[in-house]
Amino acid sequence: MSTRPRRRTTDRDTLTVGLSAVIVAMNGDEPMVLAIRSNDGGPDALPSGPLESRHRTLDAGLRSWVEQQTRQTLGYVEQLYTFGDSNRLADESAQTARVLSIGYLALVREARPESDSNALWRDWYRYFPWEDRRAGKPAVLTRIERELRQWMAAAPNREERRNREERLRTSFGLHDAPLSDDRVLERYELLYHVGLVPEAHRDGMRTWAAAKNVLDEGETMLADHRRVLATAIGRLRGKIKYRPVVFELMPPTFRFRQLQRAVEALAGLRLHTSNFRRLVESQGLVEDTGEVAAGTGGRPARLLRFRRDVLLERPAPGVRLPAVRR
Amino acid sequence: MSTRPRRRTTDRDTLTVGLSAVIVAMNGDEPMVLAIRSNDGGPDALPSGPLESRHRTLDAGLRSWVEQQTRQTLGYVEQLYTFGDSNRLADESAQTARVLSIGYLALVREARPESDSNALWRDWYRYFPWEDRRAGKPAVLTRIERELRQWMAAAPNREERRNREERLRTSFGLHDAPLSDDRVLERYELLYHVGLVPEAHRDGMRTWAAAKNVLDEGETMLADHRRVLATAIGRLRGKIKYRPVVFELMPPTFRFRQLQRAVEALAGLRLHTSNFRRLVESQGLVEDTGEVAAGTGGRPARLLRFRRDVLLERPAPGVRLPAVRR
DNA sequence: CTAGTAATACTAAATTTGAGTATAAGTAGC
DNA sequence: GCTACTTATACTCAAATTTAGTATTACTAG
Repeated sequence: MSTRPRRRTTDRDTLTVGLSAVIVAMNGDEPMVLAIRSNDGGPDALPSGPLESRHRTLDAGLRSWVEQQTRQTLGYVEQLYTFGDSNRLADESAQTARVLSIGYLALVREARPESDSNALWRDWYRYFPWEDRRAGKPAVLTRIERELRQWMAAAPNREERRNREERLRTSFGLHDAPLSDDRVLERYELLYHVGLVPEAHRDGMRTWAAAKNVLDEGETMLADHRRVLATAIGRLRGKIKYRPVVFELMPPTFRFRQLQRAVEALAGLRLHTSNFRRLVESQGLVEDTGEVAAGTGGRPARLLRFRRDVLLERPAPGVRLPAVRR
Repeated sequence: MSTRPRRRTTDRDTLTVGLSAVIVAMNGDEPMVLAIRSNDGGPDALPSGPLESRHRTLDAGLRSWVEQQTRQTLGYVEQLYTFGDSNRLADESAQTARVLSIGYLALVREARPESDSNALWRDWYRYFPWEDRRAGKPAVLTRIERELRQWMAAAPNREERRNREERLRTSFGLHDAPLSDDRVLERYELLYHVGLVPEAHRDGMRTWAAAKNVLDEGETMLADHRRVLATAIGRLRGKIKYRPVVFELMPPTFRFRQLQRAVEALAGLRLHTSNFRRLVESQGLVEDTGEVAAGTGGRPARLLRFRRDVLLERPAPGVRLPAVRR
């Protein structure tokens, strides 16, 4: 699909495998991701490092790099995807060409105070402002839609125009198609393809949009890290719909509203309070601790706790085929 | 989690990446997978080969190996998972230790006649007989449940017993928990862990079940190929519920019943005919070709065709959060 | 005391799902 | 040509779930 001229790997290349982690935590109502600040004012990076022979498993390698770079210990970890034909640039100076990059998603309960390292917690919408629709349609999304509509109109022929239109419909929900919250990667890849994000130009892509017309919102990241982050956000958004993963991000006890706000923050949209409440209650996901939280600026709320056993017991509510029962 | 003693990789090792493909097609009402027959009477393998520097992308590498080994050209291809801490044995004779294995799922429309190669189409339930519940509960599943219940009872303490019980509930749906059709990998991994499949003993695991007590149904495969196949079946079963992937397996035109049978075959269970019909029709997945199929042993059926555009237009019907609409 | 916010309870309509019956239109055997 | 069987398809109806609200309670801030 890519129009970028690619470098041929030669037989002298040594195969290197990079491991990178998207580490997510909640900070109040904001979803945070752990980033590594560049020393020389360059873009942020994800915690990452090469797989080495001392690493017994991929998992272990990832955890080791993350702990070294961020002093953060990981709990829940999930593999996302292995990028092999990615937009990574081979490092000219090194004798190895990086070929594979395995992305991971990790969820941690608390945004630990930042250490003296270069690691710091960042609101993930800093990198993807168009993904936050909680306060209505963000301005940058309007700009994106205008640009993409022009890109569509600029199609050289009927067939290509139709293709572009379909792509707009599915990724950004144009032409009154529904917008799916978990198609984060699709949206990012379209922006890359069209040339609206700086990475496309950095990677030497020939794109429809000129470099000077890239979006001025949405911070870029090193290498393909923003792509990995997009994969992670999409995966997490998809997953909260059928597995109780949010609880990996919540403190031991929490208020109902807090849980709702967390889900809203991750999904990037507002939920209907009573319906969300019913959903959670009917699934038996939480139980009452008996305690009450006061001082939250309103009627005191019961403190809830996640029912641990449900993690295992629940299959996959929500998705269905009309099976026959006997 | 694994109790198997693992070999330490040393610095002399060269990192090798294996690509393996689960290639699925329908043959009548049976889901088939393309396997490579061993020359010396050993277990079947999946088409696979190492990633080489001549391969521009992972995808290209996979396609190249598959075409070489099976003369099958691939259409729809999807990455499954990268196994790095798997149960693979390093090849003693070679100087490289295989470390990574990337599994893929491919769907093809027709089960091509087998060439003169060693590739042949096999009913996937040959390797997973306990996954086919279309004709009711298979006998082997009863055997499995009996064994697993004993394994649970043999837990050394209360805590471990509880753990084992939870694992049984979620994977095999024991104790009137619902059985989820797409937890194929979980089930296989439990059987491996307990020692009911020969691979566990081949890999030198210390297991609860003795080698002589392995299941006599369900054919084994080379290396971790049965594990990759389990991942593929599970992924496909999960995916047909929210994306119209079945159509990648159907001929250009088909009867309704044929579509239902295909989904049933993949999901391994029977569906309620009129409800399935309503589901498909309400989603606008198919359209009438105007033609009629006769000679099917009953009332002639209309021939249907998949509505191509729906592949793109449809987001993810079925899964939901109670969002507010504006 | 008042306004504002949060928590929580409750409701009615619309939609979807589960389960089943009825009927139509062919083939195969005799 | 009749009968039994198979497949296709239409239709029904109750139960369950979802959507979109309103109403009430109980605190905080000023």
